Amino acid sequence: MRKAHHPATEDVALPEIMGALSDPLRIGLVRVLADGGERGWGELRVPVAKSTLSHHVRVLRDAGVIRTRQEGTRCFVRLRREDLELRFPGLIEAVLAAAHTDGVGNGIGLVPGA
Amino acid sequence: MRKAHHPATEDVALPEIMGALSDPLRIGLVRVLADGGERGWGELRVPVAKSTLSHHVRVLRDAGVIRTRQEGTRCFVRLRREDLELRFPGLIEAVLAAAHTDGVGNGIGLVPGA
DNA sequence: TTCGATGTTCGTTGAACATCGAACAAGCTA
DNA sequence: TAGCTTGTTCGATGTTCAACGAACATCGAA
Repeated sequence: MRKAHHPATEDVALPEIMGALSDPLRIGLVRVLADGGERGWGELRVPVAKSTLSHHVRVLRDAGVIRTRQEGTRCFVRLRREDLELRFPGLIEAVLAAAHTDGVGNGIGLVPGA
Repeated sequence: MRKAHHPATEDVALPEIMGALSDPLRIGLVRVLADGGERGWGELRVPVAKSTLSHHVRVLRDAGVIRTRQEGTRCFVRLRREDLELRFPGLIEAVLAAAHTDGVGNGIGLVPGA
């Protein structure tokens, strides 16, 4: 578990953000984190192998969409909402609204007892 | 020049839109069309081969971002702004604003005498 | 009808991506 | 220390994507 790299707010780039949000699974993850709360990696319920989830989390992190935090062996995830709002006003809100009305990422959620 | 397929407004999907707008060249094209006007294919000045431009135009069209119209051998392009606004309110505006402040797609423009 | 202009399509190539299982690293816990 | 838990990384596979030049199709003009 090497220390993860998070781009600075000013280094977040639009094409990368758009690319990161072009996958239904990743959109679903962002929706799960939309309330601003921090979630445990293990809480995330996703219909793919854990290595695949790790990959998607990394894509979102590298693009600057989410932030991950290590605590012991556990990993916590949260949406970089303020940063994104500063950088690209209205964008994340519009995407979340669109995803909601369209049901994109509905298959993604939290484990039952979370 | 087979007749091009344009998705109906209700069939436009968020991930496809996001994917279509994840490429700087395509973002640049959208910016060129942002004033709502119709532009001739040949007016577009893009630093790629025409076959590559054709590819990008097709990606945008298939995603529902732009509409193309045939007139003789010429092709005219315009942004489907109203449709997008109906489908995903605020999204295209936010992307255009972000692209503008970031200078994404600045290399794309119109031929000098257009 | 022949020629030129305008895009589209084809075939190819190298890069990027999504996915999986296996192996690994790091930190708790017994 | 030994073992368990939690994610990450690796290696492999198949798919998609951006890019190019060449060939093609279509229409207007000569």
